Amino acid sequence: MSDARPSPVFGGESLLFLTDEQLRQGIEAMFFAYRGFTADPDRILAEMAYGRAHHRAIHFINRAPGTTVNNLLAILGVTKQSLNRVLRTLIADGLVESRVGTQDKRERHLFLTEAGAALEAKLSDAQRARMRAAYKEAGPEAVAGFRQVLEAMMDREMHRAYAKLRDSGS
Amino acid sequence: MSDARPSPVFGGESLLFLTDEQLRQGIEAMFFAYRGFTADPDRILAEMAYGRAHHRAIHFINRAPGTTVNNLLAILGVTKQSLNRVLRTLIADGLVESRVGTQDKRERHLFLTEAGAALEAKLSDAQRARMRAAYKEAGPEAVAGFRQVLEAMMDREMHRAYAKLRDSGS
DNA sequence: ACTTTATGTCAGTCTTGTTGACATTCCAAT
DNA sequence: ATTGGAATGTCAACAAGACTGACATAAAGT
Repeated sequence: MSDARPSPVFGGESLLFLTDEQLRQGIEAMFFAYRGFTADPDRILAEMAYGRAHHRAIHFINRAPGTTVNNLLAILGVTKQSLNRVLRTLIADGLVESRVGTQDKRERHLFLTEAGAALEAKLSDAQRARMRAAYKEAGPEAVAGFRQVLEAMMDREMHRAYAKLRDSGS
Repeated sequence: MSDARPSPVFGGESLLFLTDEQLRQGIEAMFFAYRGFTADPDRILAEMAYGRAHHRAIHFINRAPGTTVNNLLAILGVTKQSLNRVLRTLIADGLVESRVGTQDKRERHLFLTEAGAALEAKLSDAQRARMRAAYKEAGPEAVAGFRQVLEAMMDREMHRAYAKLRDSGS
């Protein structure tokens, strides 16, 4: 199964053979790039007592203000218990506000406070700067290809969650 | 800093404006895609008592047989203590062999056993299948762009480590 | 009214990252 | 030749953030 037999790919005008070696290079590139992708926010988060989990929560609360815990769970793909620990500290530190639902009192609606929004901006700015630099270096056509491959790499459910976010956000 | 002011990017024949919204979409795509990227190996690893850390170690030992612990450290970007715990279990389970260096007896050279190579193949096959499918769906031009953006996103040191691996491996 | 379902919280465990302390080996300077 | 420092790897203890299980509360269905 792991031999060097190439798999043909038809696309555009050219014929591409995907060797295991080429695929492995893609895999390793993904690994190293993701580290770069998270490096800048991680540095900022380490200064305060936060981690990547806090960043993710803050990001998506900013993206969809008033979202519920359950909603966030579906997007983040972790257990509610795991998310809860993170939210508890963010609420205790005054970065996130949790409002009991008016229609359904079981639900908690989540919002960033001013301090929370400030941290979100700081983290996003750092991450966007890296992204912008990479986009600039690679050029717009490469960016289009980048996005195509990423979307093809997601799970179906993720793709749905992502499309939902994309539609709601733009 | 987080307003909607677009940043112009010149590349190819077209002029692209990168809004914060577009960059955020790229960031979220990266997040969701990485989950997809690791999902299949994670499932396999969960069946045995292993995690992603074991996968990474096995991957790079397979990639560069006879590499030292220190070498692996530089690539993986974790502390030697953290790697050591993972290696200890892999050695105890007979997936990895550790040979004391002949020239420098402080060094341990790492190799996969047959069982280790079998697991590596199983994990790699799963991950390559996902990658191959994504590449197929996106097409060869998209793949080239994908790789360009990923390489621009890495840290300089990572890029060096990656280039070294790439050269040695192909 | 009673049961079932949904949402969120609390407690405990596991993986995997961290730092600190240490043994061994090598190398360089005396 | 010896000694002191640097490099390599191991052991132990701790922290972050995943997980499962048990539970409280609120809503919905019978």
